[in-house]
Formats: sequence, C-alpha cells, structure tokens
Amino acid sequence: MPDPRADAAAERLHAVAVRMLRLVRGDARESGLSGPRLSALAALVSRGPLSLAGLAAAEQVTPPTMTRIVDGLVRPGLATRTPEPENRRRVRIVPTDEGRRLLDEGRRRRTQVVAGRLDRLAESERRAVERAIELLERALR
Amino acid sequence: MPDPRADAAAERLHAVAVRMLRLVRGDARESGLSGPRLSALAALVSRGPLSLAGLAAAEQVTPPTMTRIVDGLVRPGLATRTPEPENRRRVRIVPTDEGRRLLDEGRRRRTQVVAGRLDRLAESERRAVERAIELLERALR
DNA sequence: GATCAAACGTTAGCGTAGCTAACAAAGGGA
DNA sequence: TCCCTTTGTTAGCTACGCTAACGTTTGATC
Repeated sequence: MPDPRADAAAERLHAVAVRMLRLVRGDARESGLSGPRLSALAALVSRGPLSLAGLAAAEQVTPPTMTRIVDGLVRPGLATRTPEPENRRRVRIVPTDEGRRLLDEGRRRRTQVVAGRLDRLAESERRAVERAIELLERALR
Repeated sequence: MPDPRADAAAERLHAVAVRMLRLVRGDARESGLSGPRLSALAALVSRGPLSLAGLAAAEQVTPPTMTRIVDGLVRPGLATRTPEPENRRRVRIVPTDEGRRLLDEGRRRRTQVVAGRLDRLAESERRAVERAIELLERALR
C-alpha cells in the first residue's frame, strides 16, 4: 500500500535528479566526450582497472556496447586496452594520465555549476542539504 | 574562489543524482518507450500543448531531433501533431489519453522504486530528506 | 594428448538519439 | 509583388543501445 506522502517525495526527488543532470549536461559536452564515455572513464578511475565485462556491468550496459565505448576512449588516448597475460581472453582497460586529467577538468567544471546553485541557499539550508546527501547516499547504496 | 566544502557537497550531490537515475533506468525500459520519448511526453503533459520548437527548447534539444522524437510518439498513438489554424507554420503537439495513461503507469512504477529506497531511512531522516528536496527545488529552479 | 564446452570479447546489423546543413512552406513587410 | 523571416522537415553523419552470431582462448573430460 503506497504511502501518498512518501510517493510524493519520491517523485519530487526524481524530478530534482533529472533537473540536476540536465543542468550539467551542456557543460559535459565541452569536454568533447559523450556522457557514456565520460561515465565509463570515471568508473575506470574510481574502481581501478577493469575487464570489459566488469566495466560493462559497472555501467549497466552490454559487452558489445562497452566495446565501442572503450574504442572511443582508446582512440584519443584516454585509456589503454591490453590482454591480460595470465588469461588472454580477458582485456585490461586502464585510464591514461591524459584521461585522468580530462576527467578532473570535467568534474571541476561540473562541480562549479552545481556549487553555484547551492550557493543560493542560506548557510543553515546548505547544511541541511549536506545532511540529506549523506542520507541519500546510504539509501541508494 | 572555490569553497572546498561546498565543492565536495556539489560533487556528491551530482553523484547521488546519477545513482538515482541509474536506479530507475531499467524500470523505464519496461514501458516500451525510450528515455527521450518518455521525457518529451512528460513535458507535454505537464506544460500543456507545445509547438515543436517549444518542446525542443523544453527538452534542450534541437528541432530536427525533436521532430523524430515526436514521430516516435505519434506513430504509436501517444500524441497528435496538427498544424495550428492561425499560423500554419506551427505545429501543435498534444498528448493523447493513451499517452497520459502510459505516462502515469511509468511514473507509478518509478516512484515505487524510489520510495522503496526512502523507506530504508528512519522517520526523522526521511523528513530531513523531504526538507532538502524543497530546498533543492528552489536552488535548481 | 584430442575434443568439446564454457568464457570472453568482438563483429554485424538494427533502431534510436544527437548534431549541422540544406530545404520547403508559410507569413509579414516594403 | 518581392523578399526576408519564421517554422518545421529532410538528409547525412556519429554515437549508443540491443541481440545474434562469430573467433579465440581456456579448462575439463575422455
């Protein structure tokens, strides 16, 4: 039985998430990398080197799709793809320094945009939002 | 000059938004409609009938792209596209009842998933999140 | 050791989404 | 009437997502 209050909150929360990503979307394009590529690169940096299947699972995408996303990272030199020595079926995908640099830049820009919005809030309100972020991180884990 | 605390919050907030939409993504596919089509349909319902350019602007997409998204709504009978009588260059795009129904279903499913996550929080925590949602709505407006 | 099945990744082929450039049609002003 | 603006579509490209089919490597079983 759905609690109407909880449902309303859930729906508004979803809407807020959509707005947040839309706000940042135009900004991501400046990096020259598409969303999926940026996201895959970020996963590589944060979770360490991965196999193709591992990266595909992390990004909730099928292996063929990830093959081409990785192509799009390897081609401009943002990641490398080398067969693993002990099991040559597997591939080890590693971000390059250039990939890390580009990712940092994008994050910096993106963060600025979001932080600019948070600045509209009063100090106490911002603290309330920060507290809620922690709670949401836990709820979504 | 970036405030490190605010930046950290902004970045985590962005990450939470990404997780939230990822959480819901698989669910959206069950409707049989793609993300952009669902989103355009939702814009039509919430903002009333729009011209093609208006809908494109609302969805932050170019007119040619929106032409095809609308094609994908009109074909299965989820919206209609008719020239305006007084200015026949313009097109009036209106969601059908079937379109509204399908959208409601999707929202219901999606809301359930998010609400399920929010249920993991204690009562007082959930209230804190609800308060933060209001603040974020204001900050992102 | 040869054979067969499983695991892993890629290729092929389809539909959709995004863009820019070019076009067609309608409206409005000189 | 003529021309320019506005509005939308078409054409053509790249990328993303899928499933199906394929090649290669590995390991197990005979």
